[in-house]
Amino acid sequence: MRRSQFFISTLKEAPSDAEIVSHQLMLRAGLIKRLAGGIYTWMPLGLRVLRKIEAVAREEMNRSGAIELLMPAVIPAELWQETGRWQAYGPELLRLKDRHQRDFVIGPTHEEVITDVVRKEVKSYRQLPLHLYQIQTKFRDEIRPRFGVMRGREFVMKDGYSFHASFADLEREYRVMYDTYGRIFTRLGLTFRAVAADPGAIGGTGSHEFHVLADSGEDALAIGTESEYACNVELAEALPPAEGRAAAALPLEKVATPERIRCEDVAGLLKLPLTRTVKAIAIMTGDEGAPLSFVLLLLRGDHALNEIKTGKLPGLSEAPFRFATDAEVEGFLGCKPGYIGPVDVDRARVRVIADRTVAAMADFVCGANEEGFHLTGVNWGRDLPEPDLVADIRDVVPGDPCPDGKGLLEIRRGIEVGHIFQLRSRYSEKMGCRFLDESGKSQVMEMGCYGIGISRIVGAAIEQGFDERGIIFPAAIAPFTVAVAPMGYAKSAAVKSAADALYEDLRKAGVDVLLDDSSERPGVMFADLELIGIPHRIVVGERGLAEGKFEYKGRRDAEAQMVAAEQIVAFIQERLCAG
RNA sequence: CGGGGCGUGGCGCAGCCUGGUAGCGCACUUGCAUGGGGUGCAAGGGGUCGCGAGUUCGAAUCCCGCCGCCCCGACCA
Repeated sequence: MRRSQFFISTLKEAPSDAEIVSHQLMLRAGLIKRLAGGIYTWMPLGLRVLRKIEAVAREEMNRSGAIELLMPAVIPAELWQETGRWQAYGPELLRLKDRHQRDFVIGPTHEEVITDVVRKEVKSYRQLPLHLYQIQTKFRDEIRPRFGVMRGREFVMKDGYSFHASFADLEREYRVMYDTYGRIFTRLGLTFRAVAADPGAIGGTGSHEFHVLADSGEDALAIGTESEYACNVELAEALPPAEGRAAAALPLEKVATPERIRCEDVAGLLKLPLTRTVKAIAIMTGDEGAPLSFVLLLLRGDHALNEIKTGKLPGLSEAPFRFATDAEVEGFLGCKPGYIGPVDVDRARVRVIADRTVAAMADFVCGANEEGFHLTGVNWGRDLPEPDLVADIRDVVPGDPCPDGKGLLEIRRGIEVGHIFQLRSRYSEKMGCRFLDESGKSQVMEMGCYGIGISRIVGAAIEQGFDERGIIFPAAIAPFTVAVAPMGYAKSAAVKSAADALYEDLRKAGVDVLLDDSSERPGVMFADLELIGIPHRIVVGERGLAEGKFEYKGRRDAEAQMVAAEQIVAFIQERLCAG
């Protein structure tokens, strides 16, 4: 492509309403243009990126045996009423009426439509399994669209749906998709992890999210340093400390800690590490139906309570718990919050639940249940009875052992770009999507669904690849893979003919090349090419030409290098193969 | 939906408090110079100051209403 035949429009300054770097750079590079909140025009340059992502997804989906189709964006309400989602989906579902006052929705997802297609077309087990997918524009009327294409209202999604005669076959396809998604994101040049959406489920295979790792991600993930382990941070298990509980070495002492309510302050006053302190959190369980009971949760001073894990404990899972009021704390412990602890409490009325870490501590510090005082040298068994329950009730922290036994955990943020899910018969049951099995018996189909946020990947890739000069696209999705930048295209006949020839040679070699024939000044040209993230740049100038050389610079390279003119195409091809 | 902020040329902003014919930088057009990292000089074009209704001799500026956008939260998954 010649720049003069294309449309590139860059900005020096990003619009002030763009908060995150990918959004700013997409606007500056002229990839997208905002029309309304969460609704964007894909400009020619951005569309090229989008199409390249689509192409990779399409290729790998086809390779896996899935078959592409295209469903309508506007869907009659009846289908949504059939599954109950007309009522259940809420205001995120954009509803509209046609001229006859019939209800329609703009599809935010297409389970209903595909299930309708399949129930009408597929009658026999002989036609199964069947996996149909599409790449299509969706609409979800998000409460708060933000971050440009990362959470837009209108967005492009690859959504696939598979139909099976048995659960076992669904599980087989699910594994195929798990691998296919891995291949897609790898080919796109993304650093990603597959995250079990609910690791507690049997086999842990019901649902996986694929996250691109980037600091601006909306989800916090616990990631294994030595393995592929990845888990939502709220769900990651904190293993018991490997070393176990040390023997008591210090006597129990009561020390004055006036005005020291937080563990940090107490540790500071006593000149002890925060990891020697224990904080007590008072909660109430039960509700009007069951009598309220008082529970003291114990966590190491530097750890945070995980309410999800806590809510699943025996005695707490039956009804939601809440934090105790100051009056309740005083009633059960005779002391105001800030100085409460597990020593010398009436264990008939106060249930003590210790985090695994706390249960393994010795000579620790905790509140004395007396205003202005804490206890030091506290030891389980000697100074107070063992906890009523030892459980994992904290968030994991960086450096915790990885639950799979390999290495440690680190906390990273992720952007969800893919989701695979075993739907089972959730839709096929309601919509009567059935088939005849070998024995002629009517059975409900098993379903899976598999989504990739195509447009979101553009933003996610930029979050993963940028510098102060602009976007650094992976070669697989860059709008152009190579830029030819002539110095003085309009002025120097030698430069022009060399640049034109190089452009043709690269095109013939199948390279996606942009010839910048704009005759812009070098600084402007370089700045643009770097901003829009083209991975490889070849400068054609009279200086190099005199020696029969071109100047090459990779987008991430610190220095350019000279390459002999006759070797340049091979040189580029080598680099493209290397990725 | 609650809290906060902002709407002035394509983009970034000043002007508003203390009313008096709308300004700067970038971008755009033209000319000359320049020509390997956003070049210089000069001359231009482009804005119902978000919309509506008020106060006033006079409103970008003050008052009221509405709309849109952004951030935090709630919600959603």
